[in-house]
Amino acid sequence: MSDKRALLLNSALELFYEKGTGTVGINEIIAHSGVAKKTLYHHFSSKEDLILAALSLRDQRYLQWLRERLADADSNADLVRQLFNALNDWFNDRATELGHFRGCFFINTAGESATRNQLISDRCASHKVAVRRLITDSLPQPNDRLVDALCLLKEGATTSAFVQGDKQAALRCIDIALAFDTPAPFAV
Amino acid sequence: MSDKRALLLNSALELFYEKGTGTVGINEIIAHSGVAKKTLYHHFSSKEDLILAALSLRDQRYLQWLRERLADADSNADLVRQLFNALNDWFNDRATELGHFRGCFFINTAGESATRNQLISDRCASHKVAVRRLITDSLPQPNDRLVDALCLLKEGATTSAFVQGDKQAALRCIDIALAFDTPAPFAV
DNA sequence: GTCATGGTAGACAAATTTGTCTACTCATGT
DNA sequence: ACATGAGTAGACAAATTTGTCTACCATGAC
Repeated sequence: MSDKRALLLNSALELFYEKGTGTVGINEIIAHSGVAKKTLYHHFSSKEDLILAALSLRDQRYLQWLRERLADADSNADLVRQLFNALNDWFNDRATELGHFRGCFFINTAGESATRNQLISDRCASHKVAVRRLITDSLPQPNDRLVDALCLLKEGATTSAFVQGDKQAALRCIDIALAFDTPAPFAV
Repeated sequence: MSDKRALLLNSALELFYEKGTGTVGINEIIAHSGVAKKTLYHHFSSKEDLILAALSLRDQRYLQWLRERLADADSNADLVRQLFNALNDWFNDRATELGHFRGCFFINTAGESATRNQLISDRCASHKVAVRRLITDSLPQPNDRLVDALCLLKEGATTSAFVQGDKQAALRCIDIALAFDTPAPFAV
């Protein structure tokens, strides 16, 4: 097994997430990992290939982190609280597995390359599908409309926490999601 | 008055929004506007200056568009529907003022340059503040918690519509926001 | 022993980036 | 009449980008 590949991939993900895939060059990645350029091109066929691998690694890590945080919810309301408490920890740098918070890597990367690179934007989209599936499977009582609401609020909170620096966004989502889970008695 | 400046700024915004500020080069902008490079540097001191001007132009256009769409709401529920119907039109390319939908220019730009350039990320953040203020001022019955919810849902819908191509996201927000506006009768 | 594999260091090619500069044109206000 | 400012075309500088290539080294499989 080549540990250089893992080293490169870790450096790439770290730098890409911190500064954006467009800003970080191949030379910066090899300098950061202390590896020769030839070695990088031995393991990855191009920068695009490396970006795709970094997206996959992030996808895997993020899902694993969230899966642990959503385990064993007793009720839907419980899951709502677990979800947004987890996000709250992430936004406030209390989720070491995910690194220093700089928004959602997939949203950021999609924004950088959407029109240009279909492979990359597809991988960003499928990460979101995987997260949605995880939330769906974690709900004790199936409720697709609630899943819709949770996904929308999650994206909104992540974006607000990043762009506006609104680090409390996740906590405010809890009431909104719970209100939706409890239908109003009368039509408005 | 120099119309070349306006020409350049329009081209820049169009290209930056379509492909991202990092991807689009100075040469592409002057080719697109049919203007000499010297002219660009006569009106803008650097590419960063041009990006900031493009952000301001987009901010102004977006606010004007949204202001018209939120005018004269009879009730808070009415405003909720107006807001998300407007977003729905945008996502589905029925808001010609805003160009072909490619997500939120400010989110995309913040993701590209956040760590690197404080001026740019500040301007992205202040756009969001301005939109929030517009929503606040458009609510017939003041309700800060509702404004919070609307802003979170708006960011979530915009992001989902872009990254996942979920063009119906705005419509699903209506029920969620209305449920929040109508408090549940019992605690959950 | 030999040969494939994975690795290093770094020169190099080719393209592209931002920004400057020269030399020239055209209009306009005083 | 003439200076000034806005404009053009495009050469140029300097840096940076991705990706290739040569030459060499070490290790383990057969």
